[in-house]
Amino acid sequence: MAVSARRGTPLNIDEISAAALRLVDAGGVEGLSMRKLAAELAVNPMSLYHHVESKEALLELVCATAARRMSLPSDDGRPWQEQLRALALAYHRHARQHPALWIYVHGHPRMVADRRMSLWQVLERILRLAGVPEEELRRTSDVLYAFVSGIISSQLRGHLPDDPEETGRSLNIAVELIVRGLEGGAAGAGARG
Amino acid sequence: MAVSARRGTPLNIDEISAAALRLVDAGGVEGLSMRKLAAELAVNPMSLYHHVESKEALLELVCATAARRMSLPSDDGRPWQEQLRALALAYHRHARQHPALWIYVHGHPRMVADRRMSLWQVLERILRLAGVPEEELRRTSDVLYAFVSGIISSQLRGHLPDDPEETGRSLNIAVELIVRGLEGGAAGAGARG
DNA sequence: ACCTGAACACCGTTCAAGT
DNA sequence: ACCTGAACACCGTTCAAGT
Repeated sequence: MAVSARRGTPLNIDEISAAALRLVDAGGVEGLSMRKLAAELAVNPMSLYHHVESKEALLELVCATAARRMSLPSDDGRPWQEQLRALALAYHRHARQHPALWIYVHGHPRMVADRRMSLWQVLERILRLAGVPEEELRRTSDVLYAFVSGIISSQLRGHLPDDPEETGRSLNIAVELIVRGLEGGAAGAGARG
Repeated sequence: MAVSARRGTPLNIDEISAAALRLVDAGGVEGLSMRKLAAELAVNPMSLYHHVESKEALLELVCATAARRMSLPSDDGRPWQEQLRALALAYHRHARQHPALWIYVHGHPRMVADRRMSLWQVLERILRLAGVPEEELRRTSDVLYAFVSGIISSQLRGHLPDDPEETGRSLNIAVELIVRGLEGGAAGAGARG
Protein backbone atom coordinates (compact mmCIF):
# COMPACT_ATOMS: atom_id res chain seq x y z
CA MET A 1 0.00 0.00 0.00
CA ALA A 2 1.21 3.46 -0.94
CA VAL A 3 -1.22 5.03 1.50
CA SER A 4 -0.14 6.61 4.77
CA ALA A 5 -0.08 4.40 7.80
CA ARG A 6 -1.90 7.09 9.75
CA ARG A 7 -4.70 7.81 7.26
CA GLY A 8 -7.18 5.79 5.28
CA THR A 9 -7.15 7.96 2.15
CA PRO A 10 -4.29 9.47 0.13
CA LEU A 11 -3.60 13.19 0.37
CA ASN A 12 -5.03 15.45 -2.28
CA ILE A 13 -4.35 19.03 -3.12
CA ASP A 14 -7.78 20.40 -2.23
CA GLU A 15 -7.56 18.93 1.23
CA ILE A 16 -4.08 20.41 1.67
CA SER A 17 -5.16 23.81 0.47
CA ALA A 18 -8.28 23.88 2.64
CA ALA A 19 -6.33 22.91 5.74
CA ALA A 20 -3.67 25.49 5.01
CA LEU A 21 -6.31 28.20 4.61
CA ARG A 22 -7.76 27.19 7.95
CA LEU A 23 -4.34 27.53 9.58
CA VAL A 24 -3.71 30.93 8.01
CA ASP A 25 -7.12 32.23 9.03
CA ALA A 26 -6.52 31.03 12.57
CA GLY A 27 -2.92 32.02 13.13
CA GLY A 28 -1.77 34.28 10.32
CA VAL A 29 0.69 33.41 7.59
CA GLU A 30 3.49 33.03 10.13
CA GLY A 31 1.23 30.53 11.90
CA LEU A 32 1.40 28.26 8.87
CA SER A 33 4.34 25.90 8.67
CA MET A 34 4.78 22.83 6.53
CA ARG A 35 5.28 20.84 9.68
CA LYS A 36 2.16 22.09 11.45
CA LEU A 37 0.13 21.59 8.31
CA ALA A 38 1.37 18.02 8.03
CA ALA A 39 0.43 17.40 11.65
CA GLU A 40 -3.03 18.83 10.97
CA LEU A 41 -3.39 16.34 8.12
CA ALA A 42 -1.90 13.48 10.14
CA VAL A 43 0.85 12.98 7.62
CA ASN A 44 4.61 13.16 7.46
CA PRO A 45 5.84 16.70 6.70
CA MET A 46 7.68 15.48 3.62
CA SER A 47 4.55 13.97 2.07
CA LEU A 48 3.35 17.48 1.31
CA TYR A 49 6.17 18.00 -1.13
CA HIS A 50 4.65 15.37 -3.35
CA HIS A 51 1.69 17.64 -3.98
CA VAL A 52 3.21 21.08 -3.67
CA GLU A 53 6.57 22.39 -4.80
CA SER A 54 7.34 24.71 -1.92
CA LYS A 55 5.76 26.73 0.84
CA GLU A 56 5.46 29.69 -1.49
CA ALA A 57 3.66 27.59 -4.09
CA LEU A 58 1.38 26.36 -1.33
CA LEU A 59 0.50 29.92 -0.40
CA GLU A 60 -0.32 30.74 -4.01
CA LEU A 61 -2.63 27.77 -4.00
CA VAL A 62 -4.26 28.96 -0.79
CA CYS A 63 -4.82 32.41 -2.28
CA ALA A 64 -6.46 30.91 -5.33
CA THR A 65 -8.69 28.77 -3.13
CA ALA A 66 -9.80 31.75 -1.09
CA ALA A 67 -10.39 33.83 -4.23
CA ARG A 68 -12.58 31.12 -5.71
CA ARG A 69 -14.75 31.19 -2.58
CA MET A 70 -15.38 34.93 -2.79
CA SER A 71 -18.98 35.64 -3.74
CA LEU A 72 -19.36 38.49 -6.22
CA PRO A 73 -22.57 40.32 -7.14
CA SER A 74 -23.86 39.62 -10.64
CA ASP A 75 -25.41 42.13 -13.01
CA ASP A 76 -28.86 42.79 -11.57
CA GLY A 77 -29.71 45.75 -13.79
CA ARG A 78 -29.24 48.35 -11.08
CA PRO A 79 -27.40 51.60 -11.93
CA TRP A 80 -23.62 51.29 -12.06
CA GLN A 81 -23.14 53.44 -8.97
CA GLU A 82 -25.04 50.96 -6.84
CA GLN A 83 -23.34 47.98 -8.43
CA LEU A 84 -19.96 49.55 -7.72
CA ARG A 85 -20.90 49.98 -4.06
CA ALA A 86 -22.10 46.39 -3.91
CA LEU A 87 -18.83 45.13 -5.37
CA ALA A 88 -16.77 47.16 -2.91
CA LEU A 89 -18.79 45.77 -0.03
CA ALA A 90 -18.47 42.19 -1.28
CA TYR A 91 -14.73 42.58 -1.57
CA HIS A 92 -14.56 44.06 1.88
CA ARG A 93 -16.51 41.14 3.28
CA HIS A 94 -14.09 38.73 1.65
CA ALA A 95 -11.09 40.58 3.09
CA ARG A 96 -12.60 40.36 6.55
CA GLN A 97 -13.10 36.63 6.20
CA HIS A 98 -9.41 36.10 5.46
CA PRO A 99 -7.60 39.15 6.85
CA ALA A 100 -4.16 37.58 7.27
CA LEU A 101 -4.17 36.12 3.79
CA TRP A 102 -5.47 39.35 2.31
CA ILE A 103 -2.65 41.34 3.86
CA TYR A 104 -0.14 38.72 2.74
CA VAL A 105 -1.32 38.96 -0.85
CA HIS A 106 -0.91 42.71 -0.83
CA GLY A 107 2.67 42.40 0.31
CA HIS A 108 3.63 39.85 -2.34
CA PRO A 109 3.82 40.90 -5.98
CA ARG A 110 3.07 37.75 -7.89
CA MET A 111 0.17 36.53 -5.77
CA VAL A 112 -2.95 35.81 -7.71
CA ALA A 113 -4.12 39.37 -8.24
CA ASP A 114 -3.95 38.52 -11.90
CA ARG A 115 -6.24 39.95 -14.47
CA ARG A 116 -8.26 36.83 -15.08
CA MET A 117 -9.73 36.84 -11.60
CA SER A 118 -13.47 37.28 -11.69
CA LEU A 119 -13.15 40.29 -9.41
CA TRP A 120 -11.49 42.22 -12.22
CA GLN A 121 -13.97 41.06 -14.78
CA VAL A 122 -16.89 42.24 -12.69
CA LEU A 123 -15.16 45.54 -12.05
CA GLU A 124 -14.52 46.14 -15.74
CA ARG A 125 -18.10 45.30 -16.61
CA ILE A 126 -19.34 47.92 -14.16
CA LEU A 127 -16.90 50.51 -15.45
CA ARG A 128 -18.07 49.90 -19.01
CA LEU A 129 -21.58 50.44 -17.73
CA ALA A 130 -20.34 53.75 -16.30
CA GLY A 131 -19.18 54.75 -19.75
CA VAL A 132 -15.44 54.51 -19.17
CA PRO A 133 -13.85 54.26 -22.64
CA GLU A 134 -12.16 50.98 -23.47
CA GLU A 135 -8.63 52.40 -23.56
CA GLU A 136 -9.03 53.88 -20.06
CA LEU A 137 -10.47 50.70 -18.57
CA ARG A 138 -7.17 49.32 -17.39
CA ARG A 139 -5.89 52.39 -15.59
CA THR A 140 -9.26 53.34 -14.15
CA SER A 141 -9.80 49.90 -12.64
CA ASP A 142 -6.25 49.87 -11.28
CA VAL A 143 -6.71 53.20 -9.55
CA LEU A 144 -10.11 52.24 -8.28
CA TYR A 145 -8.79 48.99 -6.89
CA ALA A 146 -5.93 50.86 -5.26
CA PHE A 147 -8.42 53.14 -3.51
CA VAL A 148 -10.70 50.45 -2.20
CA SER A 149 -7.84 48.17 -1.16
CA GLY A 150 -6.23 51.11 0.63
CA ILE A 151 -9.39 51.62 2.65
CA ILE A 152 -9.73 47.93 3.40
CA SER A 153 -6.09 47.68 4.36
CA SER A 154 -6.43 50.62 6.75
CA GLN A 155 -9.40 48.98 8.37
CA LEU A 156 -7.81 45.56 8.71
CA ARG A 157 -4.81 47.20 10.37
CA GLY A 158 -7.18 48.83 12.82
CA HIS A 159 -6.10 52.21 11.56
CA LEU A 160 -9.59 53.01 10.48
CA PRO A 161 -12.12 51.79 13.03
CA ASP A 162 -13.61 48.40 12.31
CA ASP A 163 -17.20 48.58 13.50
CA PRO A 164 -19.68 47.94 10.67
CA GLU A 165 -21.22 51.40 10.78
CA GLU A 166 -17.96 53.33 10.46
CA THR A 167 -16.73 50.84 7.88
CA GLY A 168 -19.74 51.47 5.71
CA ARG A 169 -19.21 55.21 6.03
CA SER A 170 -15.57 55.05 4.94
CA LEU A 171 -16.25 52.77 2.01
CA ASN A 172 -19.09 55.05 1.01
CA ILE A 173 -16.84 58.09 1.10
CA ALA A 174 -14.38 56.26 -1.11
CA VAL A 175 -16.92 55.03 -3.60
CA GLU A 176 -18.63 58.41 -3.61
CA LEU A 177 -15.38 60.15 -4.50
CA ILE A 178 -14.70 57.64 -7.24
CA VAL A 179 -18.22 57.88 -8.61
CA ARG A 180 -18.01 61.65 -8.65
CA GLY A 181 -14.61 61.46 -10.31
CA LEU A 182 -15.92 59.12 -12.99
CA GLU A 183 -18.96 61.28 -13.62
CA GLY A 184 -16.66 64.29 -13.95
CA GLY A 185 -14.20 62.44 -16.18
CA ALA A 186 -11.46 61.47 -13.73
CA ALA A 187 -9.26 60.03 -16.44
CA GLY A 188 -8.72 63.50 -17.79
CA ALA A 189 -7.36 64.66 -14.45
CA GLY A 190 -4.19 62.63 -14.88
CA ALA A 191 -3.27 64.29 -18.14
CA ARG A 192 -3.49 67.72 -16.55
CA GLY A 193 -0.71 67.19 -13.98
CA MET B 1 37.47 45.19 28.74
CA ALA B 2 33.76 44.89 28.09
CA VAL B 3 34.27 45.70 24.42
CA SER B 4 34.01 43.13 21.66
CA ALA B 5 37.18 41.35 20.70
CA ARG B 6 36.34 41.95 17.05
CA ARG B 7 35.56 45.67 17.24
CA GLY B 8 37.15 48.74 18.71
CA THR B 9 33.93 50.45 19.81
CA PRO B 10 30.89 49.18 21.71
CA LEU B 11 27.64 48.62 19.85
CA ASN B 12 25.04 51.34 19.92
CA ILE B 13 21.43 51.36 18.92
CA ASP B 14 21.74 53.81 16.03
CA GLU B 15 24.42 51.73 14.40
CA ILE B 16 22.26 48.62 14.82
CA SER B 17 19.21 50.32 13.40
CA ALA B 18 21.09 51.78 10.43
CA ALA B 19 22.66 48.43 9.54
CA ALA B 20 19.30 46.68 9.86
CA LEU B 21 17.68 49.23 7.55
CA ARG B 22 20.45 48.62 5.03
CA LEU B 23 19.79 44.87 5.17
CA VAL B 24 16.04 45.31 4.76
CA ASP B 25 16.46 47.69 1.83
CA ALA B 26 18.83 45.25 0.17
CA GLY B 27 17.10 41.94 0.81
CA GLY B 28 13.60 42.55 2.14
CA VAL B 29 12.38 41.92 5.66
CA GLU B 30 12.94 38.18 5.23
CA GLY B 31 16.52 39.04 4.31
CA LEU B 32 17.06 40.43 7.81
CA SER B 33 18.03 37.98 10.49
CA MET B 34 19.55 38.63 13.87
CA ARG B 35 22.44 36.46 12.88
CA LYS B 36 23.16 38.17 9.58
CA LEU B 37 22.84 41.55 11.21
CA ALA B 38 25.34 40.51 13.87
CA ALA B 39 27.74 39.33 11.18
CA GLU B 40 27.33 42.67 9.41
CA LEU B 41 28.30 44.40 12.64
CA ALA B 42 31.13 41.96 13.37
CA VAL B 43 29.57 40.98 16.66
CA ASN B 44 28.16 37.90 18.33
CA PRO B 45 24.44 37.42 17.51
CA MET B 46 23.58 37.47 21.18
CA SER B 47 25.14 40.87 21.74
CA LEU B 48 22.22 42.44 19.89
CA TYR B 49 19.84 41.38 22.62
CA HIS B 50 21.57 43.76 24.96
CA HIS B 51 20.31 46.68 22.91
CA VAL B 52 17.06 45.37 21.49
CA GLU B 53 14.41 43.20 23.08
CA SER B 54 13.48 41.08 20.07
CA LYS B 55 13.47 41.02 16.30
CA GLU B 56 10.05 42.62 16.29
CA ALA B 57 11.27 45.46 18.50
CA LEU B 58 14.24 45.86 16.17
CA LEU B 59 11.89 46.24 13.21
CA GLU B 60 9.90 48.89 15.02
CA LEU B 61 13.13 50.73 15.62
CA VAL B 62 14.04 50.43 11.95
CA CYS B 63 10.65 51.82 10.91
CA ALA B 64 11.10 54.78 13.22
CA THR B 65 14.57 55.40 11.81
CA ALA B 66 13.30 55.36 8.24
CA ALA B 67 10.36 57.61 9.14
CA ARG B 68 12.69 60.15 10.71
CA ARG B 69 14.66 60.31 7.46
CA MET B 70 11.63 61.10 5.33
CA SER B 71 11.76 64.67 4.07
CA LEU B 72 8.40 66.42 4.17
CA PRO B 73 7.46 69.69 2.44
CA SER B 74 6.91 72.63 4.77
CA ASP B 75 4.26 75.31 4.45
CA ASP B 76 5.41 77.48 1.55
CA GLY B 77 2.24 79.49 1.17
CA ARG B 78 1.09 77.73 -1.98
CA PRO B 79 -2.60 76.76 -2.31
CA TRP B 80 -3.59 73.65 -0.40
CA GLN B 81 -4.21 71.65 -3.56
CA GLU B 82 -0.58 72.01 -4.58
CA GLN B 83 0.69 71.31 -1.09
CA LEU B 84 -1.38 68.16 -0.98
CA ARG B 85 0.14 67.00 -4.25
CA ALA B 86 3.63 67.79 -2.96
CA LEU B 87 3.00 65.78 0.20
CA ALA B 88 1.72 62.79 -1.76
CA LEU B 89 4.79 62.90 -3.98
CA ALA B 90 7.15 63.17 -1.01
CA TYR B 91 5.53 60.19 0.64
CA HIS B 92 5.70 58.24 -2.57
CA ARG B 93 9.41 59.03 -2.89
CA HIS B 94 9.97 57.78 0.65
CA ALA B 95 8.10 54.56 -0.06
CA ARG B 96 10.26 53.94 -3.10
CA GLN B 97 13.41 54.42 -1.08
CA HIS B 98 12.38 51.68 1.35
CA PRO B 99 9.85 49.52 -0.51
CA ALA B 100 10.26 46.34 1.53
CA LEU B 101 9.97 48.16 4.82
CA TRP B 102 7.02 50.17 3.59
CA ILE B 103 5.12 47.04 2.64
CA TYR B 104 6.05 45.42 5.94
CA VAL B 105 4.66 48.36 7.91
CA HIS B 106 1.38 48.16 6.05
CA GLY B 107 1.00 44.51 6.94
CA HIS B 108 1.68 45.03 10.64
CA PRO B 109 -0.85 46.85 12.79
CA ARG B 110 1.19 48.38 15.53
CA MET B 111 4.08 49.66 13.42
CA VAL B 112 4.80 53.31 13.83
CA ALA B 113 1.93 54.68 11.78
CA ASP B 114 0.98 56.47 14.96
CA ARG B 115 -0.65 59.84 15.04
CA ARG B 116 2.36 61.77 16.27
CA MET B 117 4.35 61.14 13.12
CA SER B 118 5.13 64.36 11.33
CA LEU B 119 3.48 62.99 8.19
CA TRP B 120 0.12 63.15 9.92
CA GLN B 121 0.76 66.59 11.30
CA VAL B 122 1.61 67.98 7.89
CA LEU B 123 -1.44 66.29 6.39
CA GLU B 124 -3.76 67.74 9.00
CA ARG B 125 -2.30 71.20 8.53
CA ILE B 126 -3.04 71.03 4.80
CA LEU B 127 -6.56 69.77 5.38
CA ARG B 128 -7.23 72.64 7.79
CA LEU B 129 -6.03 74.94 5.05
CA ALA B 130 -8.56 73.24 2.77
CA GLY B 131 -11.28 74.16 5.23
CA VAL B 132 -12.02 70.69 6.55
CA PRO B 133 -13.86 71.20 9.87
CA GLU B 134 -12.00 70.10 12.99
CA GLU B 135 -14.35 67.22 13.80
CA GLU B 136 -13.92 65.74 10.31
CA LEU B 137 -10.13 66.03 10.32
CA ARG B 138 -9.48 62.58 11.66
CA ARG B 139 -11.67 60.64 9.27
CA THR B 140 -10.78 62.74 6.26
CA SER B 141 -7.06 62.28 6.77
CA ASP B 142 -7.55 58.55 7.36
CA VAL B 143 -9.45 58.12 4.11
CA LEU B 144 -7.00 60.27 2.25
CA TYR B 145 -4.08 58.29 3.58
CA ALA B 146 -5.84 55.06 2.63
CA PHE B 147 -6.19 56.31 -0.94
CA VAL B 148 -2.63 57.42 -1.41
CA SER B 149 -1.17 54.37 0.31
CA GLY B 150 -3.36 52.15 -1.85
CA ILE B 151 -1.91 53.74 -4.96
CA ILE B 152 1.63 53.48 -3.65
CA SER B 153 1.12 49.89 -2.62
CA SER B 154 -0.20 48.99 -6.07
CA GLN B 155 2.83 50.56 -7.65
CA LEU B 156 5.35 48.91 -5.36
CA ARG B 157 3.75 45.55 -6.12
CA GLY B 158 4.19 46.29 -9.80
CA HIS B 159 0.45 46.20 -10.24
CA LEU B 160 0.40 49.75 -11.41
CA PRO B 161 3.34 50.52 -13.72
CA ASP B 162 6.36 52.02 -12.01
CA ASP B 163 7.84 54.44 -14.50
CA PRO B 164 7.91 58.01 -13.14
CA GLU B 165 5.55 59.39 -15.76
CA GLU B 166 2.76 56.87 -15.23
CA THR B 167 3.31 57.11 -11.48
CA GLY B 168 2.78 60.83 -11.54
CA ARG B 169 -0.40 60.34 -13.55
CA SER B 170 -1.89 57.85 -11.10
CA LEU B 171 -1.04 59.94 -8.06
CA ASN B 172 -2.52 62.93 -9.81
CA ILE B 173 -5.74 61.09 -10.51
CA ALA B 174 -5.92 60.16 -6.85
CA VAL B 175 -5.20 63.62 -5.54
CA GLU B 176 -7.50 65.14 -8.10
CA LEU B 177 -10.38 62.95 -6.97
CA ILE B 178 -9.70 63.79 -3.37
CA VAL B 179 -9.39 67.49 -4.06
CA ARG B 180 -12.64 67.45 -5.99
CA GLY B 181 -14.26 65.48 -3.20
CA LEU B 182 -13.08 67.95 -0.58
CA GLU B 183 -14.23 70.90 -2.62
CA GLY B 184 -17.61 69.23 -3.03
CA GLY B 185 -17.84 68.32 0.67
CA ALA B 186 -16.79 64.67 0.63
CA ALA B 187 -17.46 64.22 4.33
CA GLY B 188 -21.17 64.56 3.68
CA ALA B 189 -21.08 61.66 1.27
CA GLY B 190 -20.59 59.17 4.10
CA ALA B 191 -23.74 60.18 5.88
CA ARG B 192 -25.81 59.62 2.75
CA GLY B 193 -25.07 55.89 2.39
C1' DA C 1 2.86 6.43 -7.34
C1' DC C 2 2.98 7.84 -2.93
C1' DC C 3 4.92 8.06 1.49
C1' DT C 4 8.73 8.21 5.06
C1' DG C 5 13.01 9.18 8.41
C1' DA C 6 17.27 11.09 8.87
C1' DA C 7 19.90 14.90 7.89
C1' DC C 8 21.32 19.81 6.48
C1' DA C 9 21.42 24.54 6.86
C1' DC C 10 19.20 27.83 8.66
C1' DC C 11 16.12 30.55 12.30
C1' DG C 12 14.94 33.46 17.19
C1' DT C 13 15.88 33.27 21.84
C1' DT C 14 17.41 31.63 26.82
C1' DC C 15 20.80 31.04 30.04
C1' DA C 16 24.92 30.71 32.54
C1' DA C 17 29.40 32.29 32.19
C1' DG C 18 33.03 35.40 31.05
C1' DT C 19 35.63 40.40 31.39
C1' DA D 1 27.94 47.11 31.81
C1' DC D 2 28.65 44.68 27.92
C1' DC D 3 29.78 40.68 25.48
C1' DT D 4 30.00 35.57 24.49
C1' DG D 5 29.28 30.20 23.41
C1' DA D 6 26.53 26.43 23.93
C1' DA D 7 22.06 24.87 23.75
C1' DC D 8 16.87 24.63 22.75
C1' DA D 9 13.03 24.49 19.98
C1' DC D 10 11.74 25.52 15.94
C1' DC D 11 11.99 26.29 10.51
C1' DG D 12 12.06 24.74 4.91
C1' DT D 13 13.96 21.47 2.06
C1' DT D 14 17.02 17.43 0.01
C1' DC D 15 17.85 12.83 -0.51
C1' DA D 16 17.93 8.01 -0.32
C1' DA D 17 15.02 4.47 1.01
C1' DG D 18 10.75 2.10 1.73
C1' DT D 19 5.92 -0.07 -0.11
